[in-house]
Amino acid sequence: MVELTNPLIQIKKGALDFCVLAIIARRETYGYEIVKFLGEQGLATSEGTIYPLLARLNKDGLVTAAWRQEDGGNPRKYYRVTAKGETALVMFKQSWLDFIEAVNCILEGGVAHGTRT
Amino acid sequence: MVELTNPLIQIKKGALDFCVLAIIARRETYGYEIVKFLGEQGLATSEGTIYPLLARLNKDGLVTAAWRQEDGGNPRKYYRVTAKGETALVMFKQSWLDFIEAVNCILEGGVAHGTRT
DNA sequence: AAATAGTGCCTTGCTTAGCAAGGCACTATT
DNA sequence: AATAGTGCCTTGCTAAGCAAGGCACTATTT
Repeated sequence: MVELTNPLIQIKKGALDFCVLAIIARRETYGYEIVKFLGEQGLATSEGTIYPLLARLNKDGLVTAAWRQEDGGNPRKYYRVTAKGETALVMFKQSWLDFIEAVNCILEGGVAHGTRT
Repeated sequence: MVELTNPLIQIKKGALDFCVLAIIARRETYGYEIVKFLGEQGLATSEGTIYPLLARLNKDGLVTAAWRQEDGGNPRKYYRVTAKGETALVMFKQSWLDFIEAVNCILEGGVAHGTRT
């Protein structure tokens, strides 16, 4: 009888999703750079994770993509957050805060549960 | 060339694992109660998630299980954390802190990445 | 006594996402 | 010319959360 339509599922299985969204929100960027940046930040991941993830964000309308070639480098697919993406990011952030609060409560709360009636 | 043998994967896909471990660490408990407790804490989940999870923890030697019947109630399978489980929990906690720090850094850090050489 | 709701365990089948591995095309370096 | 790097992508595997449902027992209600 529990409603499971909350965004918790997305958080548990898709924490990376909104991390990537947040990275794109800061400034336009592209997949290869995101992979490297996440690695530097201690969130090592692989291209096999990021590219499908970006395709998902794009399909859901949270980001837009545009090919562009700068200088003499390889052409890159630059991603930019949409208004819908910004909204989603805000909600994601709140869900994230709720989530870590719940987890921290479970971790740190020394009081046993259900001992009092 | 990135080493992906870190515990990050476990965290991303198994945040619940160590939540459950932490709950059991506080005091002996059983599956049905854990499900209800997680729901109260805002981490709604289902029995289809918890029972396989408990079986995994047990198989990995992080918890032990013992059937016991109290009063006139149904027999329950009580779980208790092992020494190995306690150790794993400590490491899990540290990984968790690292993880949320990395995520929060990405979320809150207003400084664009890679702009400086 | 019979029916219902609750407790408490479990499994099957589906879906999703992260990953390793690898491929393709181009550019920069040696 | 050969190697390393950039930058995109896909296929196939595996693991985990979930919905749904089943089974057995107990407590409550009528």
